[in-house]
Amino acid sequence: MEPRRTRTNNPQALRRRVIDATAALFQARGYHATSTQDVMREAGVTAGALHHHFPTKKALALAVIEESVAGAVDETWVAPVVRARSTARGVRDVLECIADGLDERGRVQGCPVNNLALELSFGDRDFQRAIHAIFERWREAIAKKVRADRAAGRFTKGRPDAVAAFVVASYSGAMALAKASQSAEPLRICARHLAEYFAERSARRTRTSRPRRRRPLGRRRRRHHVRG
Amino acid sequence: MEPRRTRTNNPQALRRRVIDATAALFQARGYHATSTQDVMREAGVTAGALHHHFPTKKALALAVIEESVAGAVDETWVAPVVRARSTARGVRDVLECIADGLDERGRVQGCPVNNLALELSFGDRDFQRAIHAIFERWREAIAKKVRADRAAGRFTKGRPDAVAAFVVASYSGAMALAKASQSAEPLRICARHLAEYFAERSARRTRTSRPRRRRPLGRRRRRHHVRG
DNA sequence: GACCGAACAAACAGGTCAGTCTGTTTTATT
DNA sequence: AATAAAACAGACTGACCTGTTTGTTCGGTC
Repeated sequence: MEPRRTRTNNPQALRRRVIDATAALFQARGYHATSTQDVMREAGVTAGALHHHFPTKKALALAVIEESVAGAVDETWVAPVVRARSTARGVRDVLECIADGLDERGRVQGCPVNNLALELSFGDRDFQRAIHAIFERWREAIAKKVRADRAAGRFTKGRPDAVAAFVVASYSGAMALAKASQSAEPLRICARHLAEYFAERSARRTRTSRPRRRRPLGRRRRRHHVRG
Repeated sequence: MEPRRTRTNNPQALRRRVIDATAALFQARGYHATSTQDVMREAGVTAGALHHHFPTKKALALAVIEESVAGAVDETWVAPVVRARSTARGVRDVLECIADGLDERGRVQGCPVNNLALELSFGDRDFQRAIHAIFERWREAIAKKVRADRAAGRFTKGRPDAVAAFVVASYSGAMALAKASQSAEPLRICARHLAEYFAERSARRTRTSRPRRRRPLGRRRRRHHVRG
């Protein structure tokens, strides 16, 4: 067969394809269990092309962290919470949305940040820094939202910074349990408990303070749905 | 050099040595980043001996999970909580104890269960089951403690089962943040927030209800408090 | 339209991996 | 003491893994 005669260079597109493929593989198998050959196969790229864009596997991973994982967190977590009416509501909706997604797909791959965090943070400084930066931005975004709540008289207790960390931690851990049990249940439990946690902390001293009706919480189906 | 002429077989000891060495390596580098040769070197064992006791790396890992990791969880987490006066106090003490340990050592390797959970749960059913079992026992032990609290009139709200899951999740996630930031701070935050979480939930409507004096709870100035 | 660096192709290389194989030593049994 | 099985020793194997090398094609510039 003749070598394809119409080859059009498209560096950015190829680079993107590699990053996306790698992100998917990391998500499914992790860093160490993913070989560069897997990446090449999945992305449909040759070794030359791959190493032209990413000199080493580590460089590729760092690019994935900064250009894919970070974005994923922003899109699925940070942005929805920021847009929400309150931190409490935002967090609850995000968690339930994610839990619904897991139920739909019937499997739990876990949170990409956490997956890589636990696999790579201890061994390598560069990875640690890159991942830490994502957590920090995540945490700070939520803290900011908490401060906004507070400014609106909605939330009183605790340092926003610490509240945010607790929220992120609870979610991360719930996702770990979810992955281990291959079930969305831990996430739903976490959503409920965080909701009550926020309720306890906000139901006081706010003037509107309508007695927050507790939702039936019937786990299954019947969830309104957001976002397309 | 002559081949050591006094060799005494001690299967259990050797097996134990291998498991311990492997557990340490997994804890530091994870499953995939640890080679069987690393294990052999660390444990001072030959390939023949290693494969006599553990036919495959996977079998070794399963043994580590069931015979080392599970025990570690029991010792450092479950047992202290069970022994404690209450779930709240037990959880708080364990978290602070762990945080202190991290500060002393100046580095954070993370929780062995979580490390392996996130690395292995998705890819392999056997690993998933083994790790899930540990989480379940962990969760159940705490749930039992919560029920004991309740029987003693100390705790009212929420399903013990779910409360336990939330506690485990929050801790796990806090440890993930701690690992990513290489700092014990997230754990301390988690300890504090879980303590307040328990306080909120126990200060209410218990019939023996001696008005549970709230303990100082350390560091931060105490905000006004909950009705009660 | 000649030229040159960037973008790609693909064979290759040294090293490591998990696991095997053959053989020796120890230990329990009798 | 004879024997068999268990417990070990250590060389070896083929697959795989990351990264290199050498060469070819594209695309903008003069």
